[in-house]
Amino acid sequence: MSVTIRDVALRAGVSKTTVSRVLNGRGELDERTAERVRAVIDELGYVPSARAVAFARGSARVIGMLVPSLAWPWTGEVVQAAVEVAEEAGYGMLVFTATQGEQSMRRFAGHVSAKAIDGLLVIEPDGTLDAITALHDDGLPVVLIDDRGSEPRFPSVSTTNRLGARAAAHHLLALGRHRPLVVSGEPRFGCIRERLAGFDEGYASAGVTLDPGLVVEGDFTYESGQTAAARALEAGLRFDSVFAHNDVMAAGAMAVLRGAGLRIPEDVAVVGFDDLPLAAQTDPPLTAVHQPIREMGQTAARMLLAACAGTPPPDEAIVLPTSFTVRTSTAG
Amino acid sequence: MSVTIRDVALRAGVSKTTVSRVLNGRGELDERTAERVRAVIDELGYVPSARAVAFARGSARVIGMLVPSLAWPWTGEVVQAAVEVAEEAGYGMLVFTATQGEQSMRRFAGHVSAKAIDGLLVIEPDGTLDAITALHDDGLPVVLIDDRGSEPRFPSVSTTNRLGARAAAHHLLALGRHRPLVVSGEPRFGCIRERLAGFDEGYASAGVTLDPGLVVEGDFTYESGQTAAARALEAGLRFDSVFAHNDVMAAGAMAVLRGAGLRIPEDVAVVGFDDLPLAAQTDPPLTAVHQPIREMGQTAARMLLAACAGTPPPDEAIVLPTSFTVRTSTAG
DNA sequence: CTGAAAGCGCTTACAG
DNA sequence: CTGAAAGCGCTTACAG
Repeated sequence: MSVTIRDVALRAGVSKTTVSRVLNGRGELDERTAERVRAVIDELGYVPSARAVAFARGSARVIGMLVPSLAWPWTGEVVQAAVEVAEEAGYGMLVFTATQGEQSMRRFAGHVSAKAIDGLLVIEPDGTLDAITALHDDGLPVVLIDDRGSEPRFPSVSTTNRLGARAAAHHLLALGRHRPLVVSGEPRFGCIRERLAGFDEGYASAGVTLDPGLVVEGDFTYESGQTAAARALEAGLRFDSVFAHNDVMAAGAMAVLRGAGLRIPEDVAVVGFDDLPLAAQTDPPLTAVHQPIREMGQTAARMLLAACAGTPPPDEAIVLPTSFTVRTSTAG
Repeated sequence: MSVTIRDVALRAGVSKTTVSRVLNGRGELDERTAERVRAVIDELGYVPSARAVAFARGSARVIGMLVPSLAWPWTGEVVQAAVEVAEEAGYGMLVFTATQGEQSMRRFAGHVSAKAIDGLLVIEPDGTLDAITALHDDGLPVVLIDDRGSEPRFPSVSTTNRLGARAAAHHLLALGRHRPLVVSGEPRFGCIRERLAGFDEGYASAGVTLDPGLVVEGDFTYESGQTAAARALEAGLRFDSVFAHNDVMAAGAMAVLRGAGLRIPEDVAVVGFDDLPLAAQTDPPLTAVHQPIREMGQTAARMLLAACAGTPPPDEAIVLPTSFTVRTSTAG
């Protein structure tokens, strides 16, 4: 069998308590004793059993993260940033995906209520909120990412969706574009409702009322951006610009518009949302509202770790500022 | 405190052993007893402590996955696929990133040798191979993804990089393109050496020897694809096609070529590698060698879970076939 | 079909 | 500064 704390204690001629103290740097101990114990630990190649430690300590030093999918461009960024913070703090990160509906949620809830994790990060809790709420009420620290307001009882980290969309409106207004085609996401997401409202407000502040017929709902995919643009063209809608609720849909829309012989930005100016790396890689490069995605992941992870350590998380939602990146798709 | 197996046993008037049997469906037991126990479990809202179970059982039902970064397009796909398989089997997935060099590896090795996980999936073990080997020798089941041959002692899942590159060569040959610019990845990766070799072989089989001056090393980023194309143009190299070792570099190269007034595919035909969703979204859409990325993640996860369950993994590397997707970047 | 008891490998008051 | 002992909450031979 593998070497345990008992073997180390025996060989070093001390008690398991002392070995444990050396391991955890707790309590005063004779430096020479500690030295001797360390030597034995090295000699034996002893590594404490994570499972035993977790059990005895009542905490696994593992946090969980529930994500809709890891294969979406922006979730990858958020998770990566959060994992880095967790690892930095000596925590592991257990990922759960909610792609498989009911059943994956059941399994997830099992893991979690079984105390396999010390805290939970959640991206877009759409459809999982009941489960999350139950866990939270049960004492599990939870931090939501990108879902401000929809559930004010949870600590959360989001971004200024509303102001970001307003900035997009001002930018297009400054270019004299009064008929933007809005390619939105699904309105069940709080961030989408914010973006719709902010965009309207931006135009309203200049006395321009938007044509409600120019709002098309997408689903964040490239294809839905294509479809939205294609339908708008077919329907003969008049629009001089596009505001898409993410970069990917903006790219899809641009491909269709260009394919239809329209010039970007001369005929149609296009603005995206997120400002992922791909925004710089479209043709033409995409003007976009910039979300501080990595910062959101890092901040959420830090809040959660603090909560695990006993620091109650802030009462109001943390809202990180968006910025605005101008590229050729509006500024040709 | 939260309810334990003891509470359930007491309330149901049975022993903890019996409750445990009901929980795990082990051993014969009177159906009425089991029913009664289940009722108490429901009544009390009992959920077994994952930490205690892991400790007693000697396994956490958690596998680990070491990835270079979660923010790269193709790693997201692989991890997502592997997580789905793990969850399906009731396992959790602990992710480790190797982005922070030495230190993250130390932390990683700590977690792992501490038996926090039952098995390990590794993507591109570049630079981490020593640590992995030690763990493997220590008895930890390990499956490598996408690193055939570099370390034949490990079970692995990869793809036909060599044949895929050869197919690219044949395709370009059939188009009469004899001077391809090759934008490779870093040759320390086994898959890259395979792609280089396969591409040469494809041309050699038609009696065409490639100009070694037409191979440029990239690093998988869009920017390196741009740089490669820009340098080739500046240097006045003659080339009638591009074979990039991933889609992202192909996209970068195409942007530069188009910017220089070259027509794709008329002046330069372009082939990528991976065939990620983005391949269909470039301008023009990209012809690419298709890697079965999801299948790779699923297969690796299944092999690992089988190994955790005691089934020794296959001795030879599992190599999944690539296919070839023709789009406008070569077939205009 | 069921239970008493040992054991998994640590941590942590408590005592000295 | 150090140790004996209890305890964390399960699982699993072993016995009946």
